[in-house]
Amino acid sequence: MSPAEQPQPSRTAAVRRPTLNAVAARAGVGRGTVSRVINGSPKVSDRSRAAVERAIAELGYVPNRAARSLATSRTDSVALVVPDAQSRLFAEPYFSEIILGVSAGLSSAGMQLLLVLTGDETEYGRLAGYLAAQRVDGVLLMAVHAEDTLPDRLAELAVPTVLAGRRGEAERLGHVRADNRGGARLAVRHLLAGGRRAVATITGPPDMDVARGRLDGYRDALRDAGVPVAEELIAAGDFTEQGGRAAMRELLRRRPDLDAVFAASDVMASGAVQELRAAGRRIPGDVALVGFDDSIVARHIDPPLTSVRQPLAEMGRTMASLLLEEIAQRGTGQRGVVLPTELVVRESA
Amino acid sequence: MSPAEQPQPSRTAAVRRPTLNAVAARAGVGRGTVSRVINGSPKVSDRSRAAVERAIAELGYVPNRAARSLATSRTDSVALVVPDAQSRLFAEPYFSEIILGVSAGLSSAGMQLLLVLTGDETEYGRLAGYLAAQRVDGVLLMAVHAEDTLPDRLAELAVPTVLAGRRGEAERLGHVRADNRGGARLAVRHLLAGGRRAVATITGPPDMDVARGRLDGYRDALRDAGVPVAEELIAAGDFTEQGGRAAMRELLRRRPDLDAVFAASDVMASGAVQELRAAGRRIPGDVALVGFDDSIVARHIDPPLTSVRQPLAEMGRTMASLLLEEIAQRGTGQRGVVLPTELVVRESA
DNA sequence: ATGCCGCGTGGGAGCGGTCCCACGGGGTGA
DNA sequence: TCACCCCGTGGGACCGCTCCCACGCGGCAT
Repeated sequence: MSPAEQPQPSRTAAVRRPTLNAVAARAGVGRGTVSRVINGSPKVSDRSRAAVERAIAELGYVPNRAARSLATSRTDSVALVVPDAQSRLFAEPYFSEIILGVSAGLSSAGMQLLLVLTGDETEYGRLAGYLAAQRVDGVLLMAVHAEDTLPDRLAELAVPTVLAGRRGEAERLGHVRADNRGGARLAVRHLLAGGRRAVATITGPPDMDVARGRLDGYRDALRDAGVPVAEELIAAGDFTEQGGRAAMRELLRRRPDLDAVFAASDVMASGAVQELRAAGRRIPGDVALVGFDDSIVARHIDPPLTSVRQPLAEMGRTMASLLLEEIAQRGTGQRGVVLPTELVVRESA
Repeated sequence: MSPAEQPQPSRTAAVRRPTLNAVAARAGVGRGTVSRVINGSPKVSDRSRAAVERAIAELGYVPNRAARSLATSRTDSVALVVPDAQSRLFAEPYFSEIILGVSAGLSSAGMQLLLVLTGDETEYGRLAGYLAAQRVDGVLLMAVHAEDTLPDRLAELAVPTVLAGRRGEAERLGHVRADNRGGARLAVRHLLAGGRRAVATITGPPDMDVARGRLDGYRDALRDAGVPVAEELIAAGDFTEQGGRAAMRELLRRRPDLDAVFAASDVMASGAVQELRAAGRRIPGDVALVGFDDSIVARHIDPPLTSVRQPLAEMGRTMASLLLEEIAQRGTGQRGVVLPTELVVRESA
């Protein structure tokens, strides 16, 4: 045996896995043919295809992703970016369920999911270049703020991007969101149908699109029912429990006669419950309450909270397919997709 | 300009990014030197290093991960595998918080996090080969069942692996877990200190290590206090709300005189609350209750639940560092790490 | 019979890094 | 002065795949 024929010792301790070359040799065909079989090209004779498939099975061959990626300059992976993950926001089932949907939507297309949780600001700033350099095929962006510039930088770098939610009405990038306005309308209509007339609302931060949508829905429902909108029945929260309590206290001060509250999130609703209790109001006897999100707390607070449900997993799946579409052919694909919400009636209203 | 000098049109629409070659040309050095600078080799003169660093900055160069990975047969990425993600279990803050810690622990080492959520069984079965073929540098495995063989197959394939929790006392693989036994002991000791004597427990599935640990802690605390363990005060749940209700009902039937319950999870505790209410018992007046996990429901059920907290984020961080250690030098690294738990006292006990 | 077409095919040339060998030049000791 | 060493360096070979060009061959029209 000449030196050249001796197998080179591998550098790493890892098991040496069969290459496409090995498959070709075993199947008695060329590399090109094996590649064609793997990639499902029709230009392969049945004979060769069978031989290759047998060789693949016998060797337990699986293509090396790095090599393929280097050759094609695709990666078959997308990044899911959650900014600001520290702020235990990430622990909200909101994210998990969307991720679940995303994962389902991607894996059926053979795509990998890269989870990128960014901590501080500066880290987030570096992200655009980083993502482009990693050559992920696309990016899913969660929880973008109105003034966030990352989406635009990604767009400049020609990285296909899909957002969860939009930054504002004029969002140019592809995105998926729930019908917040419609959901809020459902909630308030339900309160009105229950005979309530002084319906207050605790909103989210006014600079967030979801918050505005839910407030608009509140107004819609009142208008539809011919009930005038009273501005003193509207108080701003910030999607936190504390914010919910403060807003509720303020509302009770302004309008002690209120008989219903629509809170733009379950967490704020839970704060409202505490404040209502403290003020001696019974729920739903004195004050009916509806939340938004149908999160886990909705089922567990006392009384169980009527809430608006968003189809989170489906939103994730939709995000995945929008992104795949955009990756396949840039510039195609619908801009924004709105998914319907639904009212889950429990005991609080 | 000869044809050979004309830039080749790039195949994809993406912007062509500078390569290491371009940096070398611009800096007036060889490829090797650039590579050395990037990888922090000391064998580079200050002069060359400065020139290279300038060129890198000017071109905005970022190394191509696929190429590096092909050459080194490392990937600088690890997979986090969550089996069975369908079962909305994944939505538990448990996972999110651990993932948060994992992400923090990895990103500081420049490692990427690949999230792999498996649905059905067959998919899970293919996973070992798949993971080895993707050449992730390591695997983090969540929620392994006692009879799960994936860890062993990964070990055979020489893939560094760290588990969240262990399959049993004899776990050979690296893993991180909370001190379940100690936490349970804290919980039950707290109940005894409150003057309770007929302390029941709702356990998890007996084939799960966490469940056994928490049951052992329950026994420990009673023994420490000289209170005999009564088997009829022990009922098995399955970590679901339904299971908790059923177990609580059974316990009330067996021992109507019980005055305290330690539930091995908050979710089961929440089921127990419902059943206790239905039986007309007040909490904590008639029956004191302690849960486990300090999950979000603990804060929101009525009354707020005293519960045992596990340091989830830290568990994630520890998993990451164990894995990195194992990747750096196989076979080193401690087998199992146990992190302390802590009792969070609220109003239920 | 001869040309032509087109199908299946083999294999060369990259993709962009790392690894390592070989080489030039300045310092050191004999 | 000469041999030796070591340090910094350039660049060839290679990682495993895809892309694409060129080629052989059988079937069809001429």
